[in-house]
Amino acid sequence: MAAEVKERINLKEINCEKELTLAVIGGKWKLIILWHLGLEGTKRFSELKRLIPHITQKMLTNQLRELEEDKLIERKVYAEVPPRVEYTLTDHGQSLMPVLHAMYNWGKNYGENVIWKES
Amino acid sequence: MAAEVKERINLKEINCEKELTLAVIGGKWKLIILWHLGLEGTKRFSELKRLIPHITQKMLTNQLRELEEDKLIERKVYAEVPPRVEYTLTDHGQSLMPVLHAMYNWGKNYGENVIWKES
DNA sequence: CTGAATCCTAAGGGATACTG
DNA sequence: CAGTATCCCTTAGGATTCAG
Repeated sequence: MAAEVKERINLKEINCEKELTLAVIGGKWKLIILWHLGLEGTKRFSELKRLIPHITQKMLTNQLRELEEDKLIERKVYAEVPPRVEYTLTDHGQSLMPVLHAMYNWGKNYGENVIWKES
Repeated sequence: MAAEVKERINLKEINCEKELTLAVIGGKWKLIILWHLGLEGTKRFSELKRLIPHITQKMLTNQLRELEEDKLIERKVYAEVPPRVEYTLTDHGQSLMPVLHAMYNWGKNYGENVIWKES
């Protein structure tokens, strides 16, 4: 997606830096993936699959690929049988964690005070 | 969307607070709208339209409605002719600004160091 | 000026089956 | 184990027209 992101910027579909951020974390499952890798460290494919029960293999692969293209995670393949593949946050991915925490905290407060509040 | 957000939580489509945050700011034009209202204060419909050249009237209306349902902005209609409608951030909307700034700063750095960097 | 109502398309995402 | 490959469907979002 990184290449696509660049293209989307050129196409003026992404106009400011906030939207750039949104573009790389905006996928349906990216936040949870980044969250697990950020808080618990390196994970392999099957571990992520287990940690995120509702995700399909296709989408897990898809989201991991995009995160990799965007340089937020690194993919490491071990030449073993059966195959082992591990995913780790890059430094860029790590630098996203404070943003995710900010989103977490805001969402928590918003949920308590708006969503679950009787009007 | 607020009602819908609640529904989506019940449907387990939103599982954590980060995703809740993403859900309310995730629309195509919401970040820019919130940004303008946050930095420049109250705006009327036509002003926002002018500030966001590429948005269509339909989408501007649509995104404003959703932000309003989610209690991030307030809509004030003046009984005049021609009509005047003003939009302002609520306290909840204001409380999002630090998050948006975090996204802005991360995106700026990411853009400089990843997107526009020759590999 | 601030909308609402239609129509339409592209893309994101789900289900399922197959593979080295 | 860690993926592809297909098929399908919903929905976000764009273009356009009409209206109070």
